[in-house]
Amino acid sequence: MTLQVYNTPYRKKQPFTPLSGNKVGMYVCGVTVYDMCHIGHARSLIVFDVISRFLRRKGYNLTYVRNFTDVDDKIIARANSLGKPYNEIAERYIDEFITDMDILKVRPADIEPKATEHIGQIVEMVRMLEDKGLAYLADDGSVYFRVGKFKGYGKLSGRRIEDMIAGARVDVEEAKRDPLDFALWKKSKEGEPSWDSPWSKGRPGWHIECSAMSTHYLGHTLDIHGGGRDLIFPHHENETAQSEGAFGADFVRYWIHNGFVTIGGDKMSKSLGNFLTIRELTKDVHPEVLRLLLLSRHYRSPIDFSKEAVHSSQQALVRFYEMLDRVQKSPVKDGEASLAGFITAFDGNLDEAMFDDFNTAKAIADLHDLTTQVNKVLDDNPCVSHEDKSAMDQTVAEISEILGILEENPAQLLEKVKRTGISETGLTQAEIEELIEQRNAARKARDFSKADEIRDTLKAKGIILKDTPEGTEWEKG
RNA sequence: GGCGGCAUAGCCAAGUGGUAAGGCGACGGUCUGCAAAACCGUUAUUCACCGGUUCAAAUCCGGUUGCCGCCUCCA
Repeated sequence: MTLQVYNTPYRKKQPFTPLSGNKVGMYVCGVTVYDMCHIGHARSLIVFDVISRFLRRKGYNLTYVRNFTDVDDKIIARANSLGKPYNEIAERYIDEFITDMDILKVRPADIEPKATEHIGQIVEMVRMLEDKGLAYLADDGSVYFRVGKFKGYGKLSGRRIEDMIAGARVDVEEAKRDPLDFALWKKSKEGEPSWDSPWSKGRPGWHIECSAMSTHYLGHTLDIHGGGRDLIFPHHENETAQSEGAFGADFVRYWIHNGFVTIGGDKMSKSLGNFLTIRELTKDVHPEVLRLLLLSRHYRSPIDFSKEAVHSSQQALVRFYEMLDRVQKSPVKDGEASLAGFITAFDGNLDEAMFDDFNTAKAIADLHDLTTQVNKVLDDNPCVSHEDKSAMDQTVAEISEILGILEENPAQLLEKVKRTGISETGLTQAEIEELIEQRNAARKARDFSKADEIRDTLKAKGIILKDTPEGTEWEKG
């Protein structure tokens, strides 16, 4: 099977072949650390987490680089408004980011470079651009990239320079020779963080850090460069211009861009104020529910985030874990395998889906199929063979390894998830259990109307009962 | 204004030439004291609309409408 990857500039899937052997260099634009991350960030992080996990699993020798933008206008603005040094803000939100990634089970990248630790490489790159006539020092002390001089500007985003000029929504800074030019090096104002350079005391422009750091760690040509769709223009277009302008080599072989998380159809963003932070959401939503939700749609499609969507993903996750719980609790006995065949078929489907442009949505649908098959077999005969059990263990390990879900102990997770939101019922766990005991006493006495009354009372508060041979179980619906 | 993307059942959603995956919901059934869960069955002759190409189109081409994104910071 060949891995097919949708490549943004070509607008189609292409077979994936790394530049050299099985070595893959992947750079993904990380976050600007000036505030807490929201669900939209989570999606990008999780999508590329899964991509990196899958590539490794399939034997690619991956080097994954994801940066921190730790100096920029927003960080400075934030620092000023709080009266703190900019680096204190950056450090704090890097810590918060790491905590969020732990919560979401997003693995660290191999290299997580910070812009401020690569000023040397950045200055060097700007100097190369200047030498080649692609950059100029303007009257305001800043250095700009000369867009008109770079052939091929617009090839990633599919824009033409003439169209952009006609669009006329490009801001006009006096010092620029052309409205499309963008800053490589920004002269700092009094009191702003700054570094020495041949041009002025200043700091890197927005785009140059990614060019400098990605090529520094991965070479002049990256196999994969990723990020959110919104970065295609101007950020990635500008990165391409800088990198190819400076080094004269193709910058990126495969561009991968993830779709947005929307709320009520609108993009989730800081400026619209319609965002939900990872920290806030995961207070009462299990991280695997969020991972499942975000992976249930193809990574390039938008996902509309809503309470209902979260609820539906939680139900799906519970369904999977209930199936696993059944398998774990089923007595093991010698004999023919009844599940292994379905499990093997699933393994093939999982691979096939992932090889087809990381189609996690398809993979999860296949997992639903497997769940139905397993439940069906166990309904007929609640026993499993050694072979069944080890096949299931291996497959669950594979799913966890690639998708980062189904990593928990089923019984424990079900217990935890089923009780989330209990505070909404106005009852304590002890009160609920007391009512259940009363109901069971009534049932024993065959006073079913009283038993049903208790069950209805609980149901009205959102507690659903389930009578099993091992006793009565309950969950917050 | 320019560029790009999307439109599949009540809802969510996969599917880039071969005759519509999956989930939720709803309804009927098995099971159950009754429920719940699980399982079985039903729920799109049809993929926004109009043309075209083809033996064959949700899938390709042209047009129309609607929604979203980018062009300013953005995952």
